[in-house]
Amino acid sequence: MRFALVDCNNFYCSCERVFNPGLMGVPVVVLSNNDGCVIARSEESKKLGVEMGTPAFKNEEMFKKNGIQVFSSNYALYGDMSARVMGTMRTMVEQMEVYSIDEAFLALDASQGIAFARELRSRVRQWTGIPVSVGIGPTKTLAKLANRYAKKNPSLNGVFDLTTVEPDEILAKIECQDIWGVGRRTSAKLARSKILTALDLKNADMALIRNALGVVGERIARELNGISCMELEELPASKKAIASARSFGHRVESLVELEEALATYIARVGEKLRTGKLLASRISVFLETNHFRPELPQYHPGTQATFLRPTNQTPELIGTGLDLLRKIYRPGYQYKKTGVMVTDLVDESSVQMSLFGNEGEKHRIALQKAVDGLNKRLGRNAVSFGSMGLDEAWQMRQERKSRCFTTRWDDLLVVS
DNA sequence: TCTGGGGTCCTAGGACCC
DNA sequence: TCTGGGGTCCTAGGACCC
Repeated sequence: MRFALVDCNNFYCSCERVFNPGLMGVPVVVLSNNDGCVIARSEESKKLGVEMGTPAFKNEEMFKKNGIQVFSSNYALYGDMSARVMGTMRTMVEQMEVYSIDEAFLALDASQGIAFARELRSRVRQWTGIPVSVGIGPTKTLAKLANRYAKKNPSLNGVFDLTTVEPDEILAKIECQDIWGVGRRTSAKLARSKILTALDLKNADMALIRNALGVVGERIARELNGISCMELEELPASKKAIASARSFGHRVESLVELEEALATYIARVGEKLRTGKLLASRISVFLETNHFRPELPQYHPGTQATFLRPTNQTPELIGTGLDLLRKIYRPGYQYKKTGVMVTDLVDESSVQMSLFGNEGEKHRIALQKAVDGLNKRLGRNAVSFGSMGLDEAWQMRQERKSRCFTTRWDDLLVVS
């Protein structure tokens, strides 16, 4: 079996272009939440030297000077476009693993090579408007590398099959940093052993790699040798944790504001739990000051609590979460971020007996259902809990967001 | 003034048990 | 004067991914 890795090109920028063709050929960037960092760049923006992950405020001048079109991230749009891309690919393959919002691994049979990849690419483009690249290899790691190679070499037209060439030549050109699963730390470690390229790692002594990098590193090295160690995972694994955290748009010092923000994030986590039919056994809460301002007093506490009975009811989650917040809150700091994570998740069905054992509980669940229903129909937080507050001065910045072209009736494109 | 968010896996080390 | 060893479970933190 061989793997293909299909990756949407500059995905968020491409999504913005689908409904705004004026952006074609124009440099585009998309910013992270809070309009913080650059997280997607069109080819034109890359050429102009906009670096990935750099803060927006440091780029403002370059944006202006070059007429770069800047967007806040619009996850409703990207999520929906992702579903369209994945749905299109499903029409062409039997087995597929959706790996991230803009990537999927496909299982290919012997007959599916370059020609198949080209057809897939053009179908996705035609049906969704999103350009993709396809890399084919005998392992997931090599498919990833093939994909990267396709992107780096425009003459390949976005498609490359590593199984049809002598791979060592290509591997010799790829730095360890650029291998899937090898980050900054690991590549620095490898460099100390004079392992600099993917070819070096492929040919390295396995025992040495195992020793230095553990099983993760060994797996990568074996995959480079064409030995598949990572299977295609068609079913998404059940979630082990759900989190919600956000930086503030303005500085926050008061407990009241932190409470409102945290309650809002906890309500989101509650919704996600109920959507996934999961219950949380533990909840943890954390606070952070701005670590980019080391001259200010720093404080980043966290704490957690266990529920006697796993729950997904927002009032209970908020009650416990806010208690935790009050425990760790100290006045006198400028807070930058707070967040919540629920862990030790269990399936709703596994504890349903006790849930419905009690009349009051039944009513609370019915109320929660009604609230969820209203919010789904009328928009998020149409009905909310008092602790979430109303003025939301702590809200993140999102000043350059495009419309939700595909998920809100009011935002539909009008053709005149 | 302004620096993202959500998630997984692995490992080391402590607590505890017999 | 002498103070085990082996195993499991849990947690915090590191590293990485997109």
